[in-house]
Amino acid sequence: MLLLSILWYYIGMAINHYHHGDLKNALIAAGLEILSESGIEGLSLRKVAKRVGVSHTAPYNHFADKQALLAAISTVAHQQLYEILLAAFQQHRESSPKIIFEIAWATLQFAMEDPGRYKLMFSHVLEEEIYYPEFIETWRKNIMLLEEIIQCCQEKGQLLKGDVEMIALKVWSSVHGFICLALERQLPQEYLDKQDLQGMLKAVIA
Amino acid sequence: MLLLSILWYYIGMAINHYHHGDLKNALIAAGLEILSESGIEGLSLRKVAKRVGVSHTAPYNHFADKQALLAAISTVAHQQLYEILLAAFQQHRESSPKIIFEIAWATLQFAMEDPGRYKLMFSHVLEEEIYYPEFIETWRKNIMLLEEIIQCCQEKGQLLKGDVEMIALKVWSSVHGFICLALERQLPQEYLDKQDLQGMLKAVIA
DNA sequence: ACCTGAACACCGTTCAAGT
DNA sequence: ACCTGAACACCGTTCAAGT
Repeated sequence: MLLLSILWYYIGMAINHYHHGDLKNALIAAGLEILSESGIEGLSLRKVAKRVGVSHTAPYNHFADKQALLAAISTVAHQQLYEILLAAFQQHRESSPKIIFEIAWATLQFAMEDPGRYKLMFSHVLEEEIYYPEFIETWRKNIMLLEEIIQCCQEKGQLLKGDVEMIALKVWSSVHGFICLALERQLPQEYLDKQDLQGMLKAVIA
Repeated sequence: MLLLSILWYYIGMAINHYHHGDLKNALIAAGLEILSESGIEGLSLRKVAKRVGVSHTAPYNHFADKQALLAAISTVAHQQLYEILLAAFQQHRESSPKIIFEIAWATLQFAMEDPGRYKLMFSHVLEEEIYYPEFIETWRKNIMLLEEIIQCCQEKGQLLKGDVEMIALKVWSSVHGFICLALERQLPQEYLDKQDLQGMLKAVIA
């Protein structure tokens, strides 16, 4: 019966096109689109399936549940951030006197450009990230890059010496905390009157 | 007919008790309970109503929609944080050599004690906080207290002089960012091996 | 192997009706 | 004024059935 099933599968593939070429990645891409358009609240499994043009139960062939899809979307988003950070680093590592600021600024722009994406990445809708090794791996890649950047800054004398990991934690906490506040529009108006975002970010990571 | 309605109301009040004494606050309290038990995902309007023992449409007499209830719950949570911060400040303002650390530590404990509550307060499920003046007011009270604390630290020489609001922003970003990471368990394991939470917090606000 | 459709238990919200 | 119950459109998830 297994053999028969496989047979049916290939016949299906050959005759009609109801089998999607790469449904898994199509779902992830559609998820990112919806996330960008309607935010994290508007991201439902059924909408994602509908956008791809597939029944609302089809995703369960590729993802155990909604969490698993969110984890996959989040992983891709982390990869996108990695590329942006790397590009910013390569662009400024020689010229800029404040590499860390450039990195922070690039991250802030990445967040503002698509708040839903950023929130998904860090708001941990994922309750048990431990079950998503790819997510963890990509996340760690970003941490490692940050540590590399910090080490570079230390060598250039742009940052104090000291335990790289603790400094990474410190920088990351500040930048992430500030982005959260900016994203949720929780910066008091008086602050906004005084400084623009760029000025505030500078103050935060000073 | 309005008069008749009011008459009915008071007769209803007198005869039976299906009118809740203070449904509005009962809903807020129940919301905080559910939030604490099942997190922000588990907090539904229908569950809150059920816990209070009222029909699932009853909340609409006191709150325009779910957002409005969340705003009210969030406001109460901010008041709770205010009291904790104030208590910590009063306890340590004379004795401690690191007042800011004590405040940050108290906040971290407040967050860990009830992650759902903290997330609701800052994750801005509220899209348009501008429409909830009570929320804004309570939130501002906390900012003002933080600024007062910072000023006190400056006078004691525990903190550098400078624009109080910008320093408040900086401190708050660091602490909030660190709490987010801790809450979402996004601190790399290597970091946790090296330091405990208290040590990391110290490093972050150093 | 991969997809569908019916079904279930849950949501937020509206609205006419009751007291 | 305040509350209820039916109704609607939306969820996530399961499962037997199709190809």
